[in-house]
Order: sequence, then C-alpha cells, then structure tokens
Amino acid sequence: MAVLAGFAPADGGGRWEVGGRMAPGTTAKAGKLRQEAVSLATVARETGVSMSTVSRIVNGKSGRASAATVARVAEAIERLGYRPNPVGRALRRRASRVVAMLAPNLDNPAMAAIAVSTEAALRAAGYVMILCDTHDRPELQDDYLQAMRDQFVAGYVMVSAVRSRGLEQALGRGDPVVFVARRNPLGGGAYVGIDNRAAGADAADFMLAQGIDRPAVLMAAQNISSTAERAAGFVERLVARGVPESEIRRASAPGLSHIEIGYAAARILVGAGGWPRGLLCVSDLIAYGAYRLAVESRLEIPRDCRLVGVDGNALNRWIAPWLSSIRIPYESFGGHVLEQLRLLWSGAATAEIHVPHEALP
Amino acid sequence: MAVLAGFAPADGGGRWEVGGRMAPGTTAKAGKLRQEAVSLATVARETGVSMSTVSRIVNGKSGRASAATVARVAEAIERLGYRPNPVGRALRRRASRVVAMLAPNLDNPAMAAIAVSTEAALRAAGYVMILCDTHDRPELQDDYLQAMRDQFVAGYVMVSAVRSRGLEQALGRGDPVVFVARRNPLGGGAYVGIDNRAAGADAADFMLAQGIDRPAVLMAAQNISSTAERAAGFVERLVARGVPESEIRRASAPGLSHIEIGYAAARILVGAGGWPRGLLCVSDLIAYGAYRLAVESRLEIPRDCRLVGVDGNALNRWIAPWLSSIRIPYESFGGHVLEQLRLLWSGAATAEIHVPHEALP
DNA sequence: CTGAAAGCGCTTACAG
DNA sequence: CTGAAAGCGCTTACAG
Repeated sequence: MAVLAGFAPADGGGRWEVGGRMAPGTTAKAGKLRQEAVSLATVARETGVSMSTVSRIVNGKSGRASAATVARVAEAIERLGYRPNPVGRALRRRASRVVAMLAPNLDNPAMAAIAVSTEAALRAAGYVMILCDTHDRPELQDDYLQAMRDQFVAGYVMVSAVRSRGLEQALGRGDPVVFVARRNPLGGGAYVGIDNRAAGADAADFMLAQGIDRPAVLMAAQNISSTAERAAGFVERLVARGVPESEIRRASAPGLSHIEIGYAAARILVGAGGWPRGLLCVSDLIAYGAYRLAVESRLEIPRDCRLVGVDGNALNRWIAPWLSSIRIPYESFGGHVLEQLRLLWSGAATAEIHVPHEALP
Repeated sequence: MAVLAGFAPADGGGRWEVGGRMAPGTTAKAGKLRQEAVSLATVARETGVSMSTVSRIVNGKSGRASAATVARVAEAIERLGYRPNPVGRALRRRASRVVAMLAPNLDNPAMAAIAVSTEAALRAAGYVMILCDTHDRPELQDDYLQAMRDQFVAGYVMVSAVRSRGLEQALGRGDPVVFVARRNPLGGGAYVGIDNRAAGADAADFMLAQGIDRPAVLMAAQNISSTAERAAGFVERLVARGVPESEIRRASAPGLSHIEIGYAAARILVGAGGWPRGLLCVSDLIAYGAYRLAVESRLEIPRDCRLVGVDGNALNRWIAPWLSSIRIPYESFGGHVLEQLRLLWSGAATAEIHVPHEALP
C-alpha cells in the first residue's frame, strides 16, 4: 500500500520504489494473453471512479474523498499492483524524483565513496540518482547539466565542480544544486565537505607533536580547490606556531591524477632539498605517489619520513599502514547532501555543512 | 544542428546531449520577461508547419518533407536552440535513452572502473546511465529493476548480479540485459567479462614457472561467482601439470568485503599448515587482506610468499608493488557492454564476450 | 466529495 | 509532402 501518499514520505507524492507484486491483470484481446500495464486509468475503471479521484488519493490530497472511496481505491491499487508511472508524472509536473550527480573521475576512491553514500541516502528518500562523469571538463559538465535539466531532475549534486557557463545559468535560475568536496567555484551555494583549513591545521599540529619542526607539503594544482585550502591551513598553523614561513617547503606538479601529481611533486621537492622528516600530502592519492618515490629512494616510511595524508582511504589499514591519514567520513556525506537538497527544495536558506574530519592518532 | 536525426547516431532519434545555446526566446506576456521553454510546438508555430512535420524532420523520417521545409525547420531549431524533450519522448515511445546499471558496492575499485567505462561508452552513444547500488541484496535488486522498468529504460547492465525473482521476470519478458563480471545466475544471456578459468590457469602456470610447485589458493564464498571459476581453473591446470589435487591447499571465509575475506581466509590457511610459497588470491582485494596477515607475520612479500592477485588495480604499481596481479582491462568493458546492448536492441543473437586479460610478467 | 477536460512534450497511424 | 487527431500516464484547476 506504499503507493498511497499517506504511507509515503512526508513530502507527498507516491514513492517510485513501491514494492507491489506484478499486476496479475491480463487481457484476452484477440485471444492473446498478455500482461497489461496498470495505469491510473485501469484503477479508475476497476473501481468505477474517475482518474482524478484515484490520482488525488494516490497523492494524499485527502480530506477530499470519502472513506469508502479511499478504501475501494486502495484495495484496487493493492490488488492490481499499481505503481504511479514516474515518466508520466515527471512530464506533467515538470519535476521528477531523479537527482543528478556530476562528478569527475570515479576512479578516485573518495569520489566513489561519495557517490555510494549519496546514492544510498537518496534511494532511502525515494529518489534515484543519475551519475554523470564530467572528467573535470567544463563542456562535459555543461552538456550534462543541460541533459539533466531536460530530464526534469529534482536537483544537482556537484562533486568537485568546475566553473562553467551552464553552472552559472543553473545557479542564476535558482536550480537546486549542492556542492560537495569542492566549494562552488562561483561562490556561495549549498556545500557539504570538511573544513579543509582546519584539517590542514591539524596536520601541522600532528607534525609538531611528533617533533617534526620543519615539515613540507605536497599540493595539487593551484586552483581554488579544497586541497589548496588544506595546504594553506597547514602553513598558517605552522607559522602561527613559530615556524618561519620561508622554511616551509612546498611543491606541486601538474598532472592528471593525484597519484601522479604526488610522485612528480615529491620528486621536485626532494630534488630541491632532500627528503623532509615529515610530509603532508593533501590527499591520500598524493601520498601514494610520494610513497613510491620514497620506496625507490630506499627510504623507510614512516621512520625516515612521516607521511600524512587526507582522506582515510579504507585500504590504508590493509596495504598502507605506513600512512597517517586524516579521515574524512565520506559515508556520512550522503545524508548531508540530502539535507541540503531538502532545504533548497523547501526554499529555506542553506549554510555550508562542515562534516567533522577525524583526528589523527 | 545535432538535433536532426540525419546528423545524429545511426539508430535514429535525436540525441539527448545536444549542445545548443540557451533559447533566446522570451515572452512579454503580462509584461513579465521570462525564458520560454522551446518545444516542438514552438518550432512549429515559428515555422508555420505542423508539429507532425517538425517531429518527422527531427527524427529523420525524411524523404517525407520538401527540402525547403526541412531547411526552414532546421533554421528555426538552430535559432531557438530546440532540443527534443526526453521525458515527453519516453512517455510516448515507452522507451528512453536511459540505461540502468545495477551493481553491488562501488567501494570495490573494480566495480567503480566498470561503472566509469560503461558510463563513458553509453554517453558517447547518446545514452545516460542511472547507477543503482544493490549491495548484493536480491530485494534491492528487484526494487531497482522495477523502478527502472517504470522509467522505460533502454536496458539493464547487471554487474555481478544475484539471482532474484525480478531478474527472472525481466529475462522472461525479453528485456535487454547484459551481465558483467559475473555470469547470469540463471544461465544464458549476454555477458562481458574475462575468461576466469583461463585466468586461473595462467596463475597456475606462473606459479610453476617460478618454481613454486605447491601453491595454495584463497577463494571468496562458494557461489557460482566468477572468482570460483578462477580458483577452479587454477586447480585444474595444476592438476593437469602433475600437482596432486590433494596437495593444493584452499581456503575461503565468509565475510562481507573481499578484503576481509582475504585476511580471514589467509589466517585459516596458514593456521592449518603454514605459509605456502605461492598464493593465488582470486581478486586483488583478497590479496590485500592476505598481505596484511603476512605483514603481521613478519613475512617478506614476495620473497617468502609470492602473492598473485586478479584485477590489476591501478594502485598496485604505487603502493602494492609486491603483488603480481593478472590485469583485467575494465576500461574496455564499457565498449563491449554497449556492443551487447546494441545486439539485444536489434534482436540479434548475443554471445558471451570474453575480454582478454593481461599476462603476468 | 467527485468528474470532465485540458495539457505536460512528444510520436504515429491515418487521411488527404 | 503535410496536417489533424489521438494518446503515452499523469495532475490540476474548474465546475458542480
């Protein structure tokens, strides 16, 4: 009976994921026995009321139908296994229960973790998620934004969005979009992520607590990204605690994947002044890249150089015990994303949500 | 002009991902200036022809419109930035350009890699992919199958599908479904994956070539899964090459994730007879689990025990150089999946596609 | 409390 | 070569 709005999520409207057995209805038209689609019309015919009435009941616009009618309709819905068709509904309402997630490369375990948790949260709330891989390319992002708009999606989840014309338009239009992991490149907007600056500061404290007074840092490319904030927070805290800024060695490298950036940047850093005793890598993947260079250099990690990452990849425990990583609870991001979407849908104001990261041991 | 079928993919029908600038159309109705949706009706009105004609032109049902009309309509489409609405289309055709991928836990890098490559291939062909995380649960799989059917999806990509009632019905109905990585648990059907048995055999040859004449194997749970086939192929080949079957030690363990299975199974194996000199782990994650036990046991890998995995995770090169892994080219799976879908759509017969795995060094 | 009608955006016989 | 009409499945004023 989950079709009835009374039994469905509070935001009204049936749920797409209704259980319901297959409709047993068959027709003998022309002697051929075949499964018949169960539509509102079927239910209406079967109960002798109008489609309007069935629709209202299904959608919980009640107080507007007699108890007797509701019961009759409910029975028929149950018996026929009726489920409201999401496409018909989307067309009419110009709004669907589909949410689009636009993310660059799922290859990154962090992205995958975000996708997983968001998908689960949306699903539990009766939404279905379309996943679009933008490869960090603005045109692709715009193509998808466009295509998703045509699908009447209920909202957009932008993981590490890049600045683009379509994004600008979507925001200008007031479309519900929540940014994850990387802030809105155009400023403002609903956001879910950790406090990157604070995470960087924590890494600084950790280094100093280990007696490493001249740690270095490996950064990704120099955009407004979250990783840049981590590096900034790291440096700021070190400076605040008395480390001369000029003695904080930094390196970054161009490159496609974080892991390659890590390797290349470590090479640059080390080439310029040898291995530091402590090295913050602004993501686990960057740390993996740096690790490889350390192995090639016959370094023993973490004895010779303390590697600190950010992410807390689940694999670390198994194959990268040498890495101290600030854990980001990606598995909880989905819930927060949904929260933000709901605020946007209800027209309420949204604030940035800073999910607390976990402390280093 | 990509909207016109003549310029679109061969399967006719406009593409959803049409570029096209925002429609400049505005209306002065009631003095309010606002963006107007550009529909078929708009184009028809603008050109003075009927919607039928515009529709036919958009869909390349040509030879049925004068060149002059086509030109006029094409111009209007271009000028207004018209894109066929996928929802209206789906409702009418009872078929969409959406393909559903149902997969258990994207946490597994192999699954993520499959999702990435399939998404890219579908996108290039003008489809959009909905990702459904089934967590290996049959009811969830069925819920999704149901929901996706209601969306009029064009097809189903089942990654490591489990046996379920809904799957049975979908196949019975003749829905286009292609199985990836794990064969259809109900038998038959379009499949994309490696030849698991051959991969296992290759691992056996590798071990013997290394002078390891009594290798052991770590398996996942004992279902009809692809990993079981790898283990079987391994054992068969060893036996064929003279290793007494009774001397091939095997272990498996229950558990949620492969990585935990690997750790637990290794513990069982080692507990029962010490470390073997060579150990096939039927997936990289299992190898990671085994590795951890090896580290705890102060073993030096691969010197003391040769670990062989299957997957070829991209991270291995960086942080698991101790692992020899048979690489599965997941990045090419997407293309094959599309191939299979096209066969199914055209009603042609499908055969299993065995993507060649890469040889061990 | 209920129903007839219009319409979301599209396609497709059917008739001309 | 072209158009009027019906209809995919639904919702929502509007009228009663």
